[in-house]
Amino acid sequence: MGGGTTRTPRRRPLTRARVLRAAAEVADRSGLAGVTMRSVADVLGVEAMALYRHVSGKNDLLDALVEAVVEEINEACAADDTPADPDDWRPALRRRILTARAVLQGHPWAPALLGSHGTMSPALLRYFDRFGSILRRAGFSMDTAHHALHAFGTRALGFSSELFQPGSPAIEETEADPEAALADLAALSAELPFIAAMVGHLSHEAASTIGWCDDQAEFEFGLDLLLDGLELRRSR
Amino acid sequence: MGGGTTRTPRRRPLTRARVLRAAAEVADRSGLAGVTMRSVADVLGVEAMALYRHVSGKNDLLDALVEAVVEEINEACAADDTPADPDDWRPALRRRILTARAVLQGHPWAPALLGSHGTMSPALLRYFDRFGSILRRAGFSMDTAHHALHAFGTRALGFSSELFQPGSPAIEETEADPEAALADLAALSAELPFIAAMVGHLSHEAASTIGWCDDQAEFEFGLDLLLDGLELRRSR
DNA sequence: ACCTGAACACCGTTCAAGT
DNA sequence: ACCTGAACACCGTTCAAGT
Repeated sequence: MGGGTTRTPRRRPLTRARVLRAAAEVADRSGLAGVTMRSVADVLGVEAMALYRHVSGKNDLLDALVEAVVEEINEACAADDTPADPDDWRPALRRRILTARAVLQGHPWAPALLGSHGTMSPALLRYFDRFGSILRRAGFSMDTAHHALHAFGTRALGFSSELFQPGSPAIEETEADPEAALADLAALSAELPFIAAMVGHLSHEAASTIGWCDDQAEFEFGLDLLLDGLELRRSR
Repeated sequence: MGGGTTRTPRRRPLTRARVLRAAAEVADRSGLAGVTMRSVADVLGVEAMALYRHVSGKNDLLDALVEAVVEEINEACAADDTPADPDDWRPALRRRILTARAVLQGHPWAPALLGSHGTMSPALLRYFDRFGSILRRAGFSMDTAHHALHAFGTRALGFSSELFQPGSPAIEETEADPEAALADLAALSAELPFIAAMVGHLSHEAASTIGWCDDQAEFEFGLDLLLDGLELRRSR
């Protein structure tokens, strides 16, 4: 029973990589708001100030965190990058975007972080370079390829910032009381005729699906809208 | 010189509206991060705790702030809402979105706030109801109209979350030293051929414009891409 | 009724001190 | 060299106390 290793594994030296992994762990468990210098240090069995040796501050930590996620996307997309036939730009781009989406689904906090800390970083530049190259090889003009990158926005990385959620508390809250819900719907149809009709239309078919809307299907619909528009401009 | 009004105008009673106006004022001046219970109270010549009588907490304050902005958008869009000819859905939608964009340009902090506090509120429901109604009147199916709302995402409200900024520090930082910039561009074209070509292409025409990219033009390009895609689905 | 003071449990970050 | 303790200037929020 000599001085064996203690329960807290402080022996391994602290590294930037370990700090980032700890931060990702906290984010996965407690959300982005839970990521705190002190909470990250806790995971590592260390005091908050020890982190400052490997990270210049919280901003740097979060920047590095989003960079790591984008790197993960780049690796996932590296496999099938260049379409054999340049004319296959559409399925190539589509697959790339849906691969990025799949990676982000493993890190629910990443989209918000990309929004606030998404400056143009090396990993992001690499991602958009591959993205634009596919378009150029397919014969798109430089201008159109450039515009396309802007047009996709965050959708190029597999997520879309939506505000529109038909299954919102404002609509669902009275679900427990069917009569009140009907009265609400009546009041709704006076002031919000389209929303009311849509909710009525949805509830007829929603029995089969889990929620009101299928996020993946909605995402792909928007994606195809953009791809169609792009197709029209290919030879302009 | 009797007890006239003091310099600090505390006499007017505190109201929810005054609290919200003060918060917007702080946001306009110091950005979203500057909006603090204490800073808002300061503007009103009052202690932070006095706000809790009119606002249930900071979350409530921010929710109310975005609600006010969306109301402003709704008012701005109320003028020319229903197209005379239902077939004019495209210009009607386009105008609506660009009007929303113009309103948001007066509140630079609003997009970020819509992202974090954009739950489906009464004002937002009203906005999307008008939006969807235009589509329905034009003959779009309920499904397509519903999908369209998702597809536009925040773009329906006049802004797009972009990550792609060609004029980023990574590219521009060596601008002061032309030789180093050229060396960087050479290194860039090895690893980032598309980005390098695009930057070269941009700098030839950028002399006429202010920055690298014209935000408004890029926004409208993406908007028209989506409208084109929607047009294709009109009669499906 | 309306506002304030003092306090609590948090933040990020600094700096001198420990080992 | 690497980590810690104590401290600073902030947060949002509570609660009893003032007027």
